[in-house]
Amino acid sequence: MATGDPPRPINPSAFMATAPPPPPPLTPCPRSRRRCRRHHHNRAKRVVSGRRRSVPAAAAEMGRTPCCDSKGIKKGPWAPEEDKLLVDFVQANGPGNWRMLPKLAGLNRCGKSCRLRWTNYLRPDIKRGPFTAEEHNSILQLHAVVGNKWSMIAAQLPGRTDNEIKNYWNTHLKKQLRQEALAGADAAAAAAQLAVVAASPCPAARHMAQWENARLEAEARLSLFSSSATSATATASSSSSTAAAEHAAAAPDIFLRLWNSEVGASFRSSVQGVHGPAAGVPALLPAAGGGGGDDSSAASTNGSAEAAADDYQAFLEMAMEEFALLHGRLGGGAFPPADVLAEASCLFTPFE
DNA sequence: AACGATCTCAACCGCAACGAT
DNA sequence: AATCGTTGCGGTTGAGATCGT
Repeated sequence: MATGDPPRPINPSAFMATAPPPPPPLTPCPRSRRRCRRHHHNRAKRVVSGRRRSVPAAAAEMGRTPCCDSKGIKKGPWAPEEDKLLVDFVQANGPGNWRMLPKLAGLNRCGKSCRLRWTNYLRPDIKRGPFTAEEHNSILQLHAVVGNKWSMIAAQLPGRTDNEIKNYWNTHLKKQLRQEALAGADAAAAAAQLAVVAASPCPAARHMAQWENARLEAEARLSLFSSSATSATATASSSSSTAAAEHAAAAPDIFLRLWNSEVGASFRSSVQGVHGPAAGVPALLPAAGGGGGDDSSAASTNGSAEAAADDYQAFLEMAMEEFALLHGRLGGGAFPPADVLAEASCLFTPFE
């Protein structure tokens, strides 16, 4: 897990702070047939004995007690009856106090599991169905800026959960980007090498491989921006949606325009001063190759990091305006504030 | 039809941040 | 300041569905 996470910008409880939610989407979802087969109305097919059958040995070795350690606490897929109990309780009392909720609601689950179930599935404002081209592009852009901050990205996509976006990224976008990266022979060779390193028993080596993978993704991402506009335009046009086409086509341009702007250039130079040159890839974020595996200069970069924070803030402000215009709504916290960069020493020094 | 490979995504885990005491 | 309990986040897992042969 990444250390030095920014202060949590999202409070899921805010969704429900005052009014009880409307009934949850317990009806068959509008997804494809395949996805609907997985929906809870068919869940009876699934084994309810729990996904994790193995004892959490690592936790035991570390002397920590897993949150669901108690015997008799149910794990695994949720039954419709459990969903109903949880929904009824949250509707009546609002979310929160997850620790006590299972007992109060009569659920044989741990609070953590209840919170997750509510946040990712039962919450009334969950938007289901495939990701739209607009969402697709938004995820690409936001990931390019904030990295694997799924909750931050989710905050900009109403109705989408961080888990869903994370899954979408890992199953669709990551693969797409990787294919782009592997298009070149050099990238393929690098990936093969990384695969070996990634399997290394040495944690440091694996860590380095992860960073390098992120860098490759960033490279692919930048090249994808230039191509996705064309494909997105074609897709949108085929559905006779000119506005959507323009929107989809404009999105990457906005990012690239920002990136290539004076503010972006200033930011890049500052960050590169902190990171050192990153093999032709702008080292904007940790997930985009921050640190590049070399933290040799990290100890003396406090001043540079502050300068980078200022430029970063300017870049973000400009980006925020552009995104607000793009999405037709103002406000929101799409990006980490500059003071988050105060924690960026850990981003710039991933191997400390 | 049968079987293995691959894909999808709900759910789990450990950890860190945060607030209360 | 230190400790403890709770909550939220990101990474990972694995059951079930689908695809390919």
